[in-house]
Amino acid sequence: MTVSRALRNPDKVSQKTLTKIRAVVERLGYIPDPAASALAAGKTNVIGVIVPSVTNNVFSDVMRGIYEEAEGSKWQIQLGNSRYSPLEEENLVRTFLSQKPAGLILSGLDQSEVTANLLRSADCRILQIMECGPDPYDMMIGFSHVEASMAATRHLLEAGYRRPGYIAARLDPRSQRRLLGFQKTAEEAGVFDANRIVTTPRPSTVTLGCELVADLLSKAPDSDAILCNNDDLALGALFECQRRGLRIPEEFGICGFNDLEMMAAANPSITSVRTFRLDMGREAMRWMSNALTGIEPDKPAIDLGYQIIARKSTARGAGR
Amino acid sequence: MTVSRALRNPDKVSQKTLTKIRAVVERLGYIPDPAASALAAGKTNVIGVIVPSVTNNVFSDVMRGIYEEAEGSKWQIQLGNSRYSPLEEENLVRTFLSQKPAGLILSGLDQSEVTANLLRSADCRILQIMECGPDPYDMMIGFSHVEASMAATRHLLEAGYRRPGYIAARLDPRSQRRLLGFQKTAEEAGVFDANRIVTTPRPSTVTLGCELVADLLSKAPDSDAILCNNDDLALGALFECQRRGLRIPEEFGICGFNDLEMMAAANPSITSVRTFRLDMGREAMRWMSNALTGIEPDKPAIDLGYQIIARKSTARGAGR
DNA sequence: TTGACAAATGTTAGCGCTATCATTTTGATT
DNA sequence: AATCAAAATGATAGCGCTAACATTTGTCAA
Repeated sequence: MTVSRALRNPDKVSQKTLTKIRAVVERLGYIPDPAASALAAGKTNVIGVIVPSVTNNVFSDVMRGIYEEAEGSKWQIQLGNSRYSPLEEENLVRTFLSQKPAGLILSGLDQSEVTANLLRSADCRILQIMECGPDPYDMMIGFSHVEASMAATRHLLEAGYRRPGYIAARLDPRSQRRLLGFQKTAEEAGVFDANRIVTTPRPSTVTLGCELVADLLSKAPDSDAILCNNDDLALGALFECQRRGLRIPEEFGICGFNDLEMMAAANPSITSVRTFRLDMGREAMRWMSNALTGIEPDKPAIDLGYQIIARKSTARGAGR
Repeated sequence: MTVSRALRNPDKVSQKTLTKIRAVVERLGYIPDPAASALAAGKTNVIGVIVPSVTNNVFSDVMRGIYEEAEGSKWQIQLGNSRYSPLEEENLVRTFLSQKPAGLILSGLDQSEVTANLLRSADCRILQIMECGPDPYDMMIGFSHVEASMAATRHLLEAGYRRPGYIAARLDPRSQRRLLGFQKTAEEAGVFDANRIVTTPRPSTVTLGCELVADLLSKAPDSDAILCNNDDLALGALFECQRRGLRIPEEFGICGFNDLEMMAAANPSITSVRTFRLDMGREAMRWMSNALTGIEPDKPAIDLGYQIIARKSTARGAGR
């Protein structure tokens, strides 16, 4: 028992015994059995993380933030991939909860009714990431996708583009909200045209960006800009426009979403909406870890915001 | 006891009892406690996966393959990120082994001596991925990085380039072997020049590709091609060359490594060495799962090979 | 020196499963 | 109906740890 204490609450054990125990632990190479610990204590140090994709850049940045912050702490990350399916998410939540996790981090606001009930009655902390919205189960950290895409659309309008289109691949709930933001702002400015919305259920790639912009230009050849649902598409759009000899930004403006590192390197550099993915992961993990140590946040939700990074691809007229 | 059997070995229980048990399980929403199971059985259904990076496209593709194949099976994936550090890898192996995993999947051939000993005496299956080499601990699946980069270098030479350079970011062991392959082939052809090797310890980005090619062109302005250690760098190189008005492929050839999807979409499209990352992940998981079910592979290692995908960025002279 | 209290350490039971072996049931065969 | 092996089910103990409480040791003031 004293050994158990020495390993988990060193301050409850005298310095003398502590040294002795540590020496023996070292000599024997003793490592506690987490299964036995979980069984006896009725809880684990596992923090479950459920994301819709492990490939998507966006989530891999968030994951990296989470892992970075978890590194060296006692918390073990358990990753689950819901592949954008609410049903798979439900199963994952069920599996994860059976492991008596200390906490659960999951994406977005759009859980199935069953999942929502599981979460509400769950005996662990819940943290929603990626989005901000009303009624968190527990804690929430993200930003407003609608507002971000509204700002991006305004940016295109302010740059002088008058016939903007929108391209998007696989429409998860967040993508839909971004599309909504575009539509709203375009309508308010009286420049909305449904023909300039091109979407597909296929997953997003650079090649798909080429195809979608080609589609757009055949359906609405007079389009003079696009807001892309993400940066892969934006890069594809750039390549396709270049192949067609469209001058960017003079004849055609391009704006991406997320501001991946490559947007600054592109030629011309591509305007994008910066989102704070790494920070979101780090902050999520830090927050969770605090909550589990008894340090409650003063508010249940954090909005990390966004930032329009204007670059050459929308610098119409201007020299830069 | 019969319930335990019904859930793990349904064929050892009569049809009648099985139906009865399943009905009750369903009604109660019973889910077995994995911790108790692990403690009693002395083993788990966890397969530990240790990769050097969770962000890098290469590993995220492999991870996706692994997850896809694990989906729906009884195997639980536990991911660890060694961040390219042999020491962190050692700690992760230790932590993972304390969980009594069914198997361990890890990257490459270059473990520390301590790690190697841990693995050799480990009571679980071991699978090395990403590379092929001698003396697997247990099983191995990957390809030869040296041969792949030799083939890429030959491709550049056959396309008529005579002063090829090499750029690389963070030199993990696999990158080093690729550099070695380049050097060897270039030397054999009598075109090797150490001034045309530009490397940096910084992690790879598209922007870094721009910088490295700029470096190369200032150190050895007469270079007429580069082999890039990966596709991020290749894309950056393309952008930088375009900014400098270098005509690709006529004046300068570019070859990447991995053949990320965007290489085909680029303008001009970029030659790259295709590697089978998704298949590697899938095959790894399938192989591991077979081995754990008693189906032994007939050979301890699989070489998945590579493929030179020749595109416009090295099509000197030719129309395409 | 004594008592009072806190700090440190120890005792006991049990977390929810599964390995092992014992027992009962089933079904085929004489 | 009796016999026997195989199939199915059951009883028991214990995996390695921790919660809860009990006991011992140490510290300080009166």
